[in-house]
Amino acid sequence: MSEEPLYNIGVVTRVTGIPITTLHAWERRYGFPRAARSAGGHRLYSDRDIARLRWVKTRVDAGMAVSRAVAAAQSLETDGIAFPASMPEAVLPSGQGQPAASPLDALHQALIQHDLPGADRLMGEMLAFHSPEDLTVEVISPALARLGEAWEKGEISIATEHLASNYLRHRLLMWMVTGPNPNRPDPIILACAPGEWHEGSLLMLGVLLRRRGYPVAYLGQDVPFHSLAEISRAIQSPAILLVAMRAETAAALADWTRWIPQVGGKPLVVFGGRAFTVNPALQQTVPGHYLGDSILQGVERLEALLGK
Amino acid sequence: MSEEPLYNIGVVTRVTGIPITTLHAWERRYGFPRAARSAGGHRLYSDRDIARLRWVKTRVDAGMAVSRAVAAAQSLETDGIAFPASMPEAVLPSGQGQPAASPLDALHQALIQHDLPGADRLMGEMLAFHSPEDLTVEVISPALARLGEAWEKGEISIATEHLASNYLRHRLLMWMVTGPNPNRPDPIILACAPGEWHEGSLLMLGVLLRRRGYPVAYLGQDVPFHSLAEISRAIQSPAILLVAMRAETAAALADWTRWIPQVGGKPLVVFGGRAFTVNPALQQTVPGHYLGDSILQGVERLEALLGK
DNA sequence: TTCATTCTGTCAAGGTTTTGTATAGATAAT
DNA sequence: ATTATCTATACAAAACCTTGACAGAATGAA
Repeated sequence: MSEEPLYNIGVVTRVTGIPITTLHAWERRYGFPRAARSAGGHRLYSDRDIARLRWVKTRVDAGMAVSRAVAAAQSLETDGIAFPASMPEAVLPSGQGQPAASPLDALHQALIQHDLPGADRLMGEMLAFHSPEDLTVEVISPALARLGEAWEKGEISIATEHLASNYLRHRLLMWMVTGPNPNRPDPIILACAPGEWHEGSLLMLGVLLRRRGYPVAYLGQDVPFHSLAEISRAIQSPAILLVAMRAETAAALADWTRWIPQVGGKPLVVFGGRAFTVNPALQQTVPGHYLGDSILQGVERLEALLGK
Repeated sequence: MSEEPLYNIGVVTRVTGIPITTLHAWERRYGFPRAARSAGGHRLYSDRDIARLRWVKTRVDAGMAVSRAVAAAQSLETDGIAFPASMPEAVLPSGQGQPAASPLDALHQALIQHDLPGADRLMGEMLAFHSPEDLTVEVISPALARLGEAWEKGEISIATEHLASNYLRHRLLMWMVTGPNPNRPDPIILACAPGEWHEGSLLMLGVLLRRRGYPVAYLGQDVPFHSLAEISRAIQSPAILLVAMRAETAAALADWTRWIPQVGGKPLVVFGGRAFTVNPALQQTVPGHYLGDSILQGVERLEALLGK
């Protein structure tokens, strides 16, 4: 992690997502980060500056005031606590020049060949450059989908599919359990529809929510409504998230209003899952908010609904 | 636990669930917590303030008057008693919850009251003194059993059981994935019998084996024999471990010799599970080695068999 | 029981602080 | 020459502050 002044402000904007004008304002108002200057007076940021900015931005996104986040960052640094290094991956021309298979292909190959240590190694390499949430969306999700397809086509056996998808699910579970400290007091309840045994998407939603600071109460497969209702009374949940992969379980979902008590629109009940993507007409049959056709979209819609 | 004034009131609201207006009122009426101020007069709370607020909120949620809870908090602090970072509500005489006699009781109480943060704290405390393998045998296993009993007696709903057993399973999965580096080349295959969906014991066996340095290929629930056979051909496994919880799935196990090829007694096929403990006569119906009536016994027998 | 009192969460009004973004004119980099 | 970046100022939205008030719940006395 170097202090070497390398990046002009445009790069930093693209890498961190913080607008140029905001970077100007932060340096003017808080002296943070104190970027070096070129001979002509242009700002030059170091790798460490980018790490600092990322750290502050995650705090600010979580609701902390900028001035306080900056103060916290500086007090941490004077205590000698370094920031977690993360690669400015957008800067690297990664992927280009290498006609080699994508990491996703490599992972798929390792898994269907039952090479779990190889898969471990690949995951380790990817984690060095990408966050668990990125990997969830970009790697785990497509890998699970591809495994399902390979099984349907008869290319792999069901045990191979079990081994591989268990492997991927274990990663997801770890990320869901070991996320950053939750930002909010009450957990979002995640459950599969009654009769639904496919929990992959639910796990991914759990990981993404947990990584964004929401605590989650993970109920998993096949949760009957009557006991879901009981839990939702017992814990003050802001939202209940239900998924269904098949048409039958999606149909079962339509019934939730008979079980789960609603007081002034709370708790929020949202639903999603492949059943609704494949057959959009089903979306109208279930009360509540539809999460959209992708995991990422689902998390964003839920966050928007909760924000109100 | 720092007194550094870091958090604006919005963060505190999200983290504690206490509305802004209520925070205003508490400070106005009780001088609690006495938040620091920014240059412009905005409140700034510290980590310790948040701990104080959480402590008070749990009392208030349990029915104590705010004024009394605040007074109690302040008298505690003037007595020099530091604040617990999180609230040991399982220990409180709230509702029917009884004082916990053992860590196992405490964990059980926390889980059936849906207090996942409390369960986390308990697990953390236990991990400070015991290894994951000890906890697996001494705590997780009985906790899972007790949850099952509580559900059968109707003391807890199925969703509570789901939430709690998922919580315990997630711990097991983490320990199974993050063990020390395996010191043998080929993994032991772990699978539930065809039709068997209860994987708790299998997970515990996986943890114990992994902790003893055996690599593990975890197939999980409901693995049909034909594909199990295919995997066992694909990877050079020293042993295949099968479990069945119910009599029907145990009966299905008897069939494995028709599918899994044996060359000179290899791979070793072993079996276990509650079905065989409840009805020992079933042990004779399945070829191969019976693992015994407990998890620990199972691991030891398997290790003895492999040692030869 | 009934009634008065206290406790407590929430709201409204009107003002201040904090922060992101826009603009203009000038200079640097390529 | 064109694009990128600089400083400085301005402005508006969001977040927050204080004061005062009010309604429902809890409490206690009659």
